[in-house]
Amino acid sequence: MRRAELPADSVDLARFLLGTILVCDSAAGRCAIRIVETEAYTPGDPAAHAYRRETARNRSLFLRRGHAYVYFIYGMYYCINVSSEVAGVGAGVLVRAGEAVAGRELMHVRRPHASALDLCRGPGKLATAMGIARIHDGLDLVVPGPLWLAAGVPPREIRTSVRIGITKAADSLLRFYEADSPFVSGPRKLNS
DNA sequence: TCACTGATCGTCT
DNA sequence: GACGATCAGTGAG
Repeated sequence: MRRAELPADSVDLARFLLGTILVCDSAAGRCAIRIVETEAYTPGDPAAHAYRRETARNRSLFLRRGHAYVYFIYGMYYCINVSSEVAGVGAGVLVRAGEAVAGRELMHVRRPHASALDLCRGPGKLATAMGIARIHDGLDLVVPGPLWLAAGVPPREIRTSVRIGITKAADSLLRFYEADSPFVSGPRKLNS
């Protein structure tokens, strides 16, 4: 995928990324998911990691759109965002869930007790299954490398809801997901 | 299926 | 020193 194909707006990008393919290569093999759920964290958004200022941790959010921001949370999990604005503006799209389309066996090795439906159903699970970690932070997802984006089948219908797991700006409708996908995370009533 | 809880540690106050 | 853009396990309805 080329950068010019990525919408130059956080919300537009969050919707655009639904259906696209995220590929991760490692010594253990290749994994790929089709993205079915995203959340936008926009410029000036109190819930965003980039809200206060640029720091060593969140600097990848300030790269121009199409770069990976990988962060460590709750002492245990990684999550991945795609930076979504021009250089110097901190914003991103959290990749919350996907359906495995390549490397299912490897993902099951990394998440031995997960069912097929649960493999990448949540941002921490997705990162674990795909082997995404700190080393991927700051990578450009539209150039050759171990982590990149490819075109996929767009969703038939996109639904919207509030974002999950945040306390600030909790009413903003900035979560997007593919209607009827069984691979979407979150409470069932939010998804209906 | 939902609600609640403990685990665990890097980051910023 | 407090607090997460989370998850797995447990128990109730």
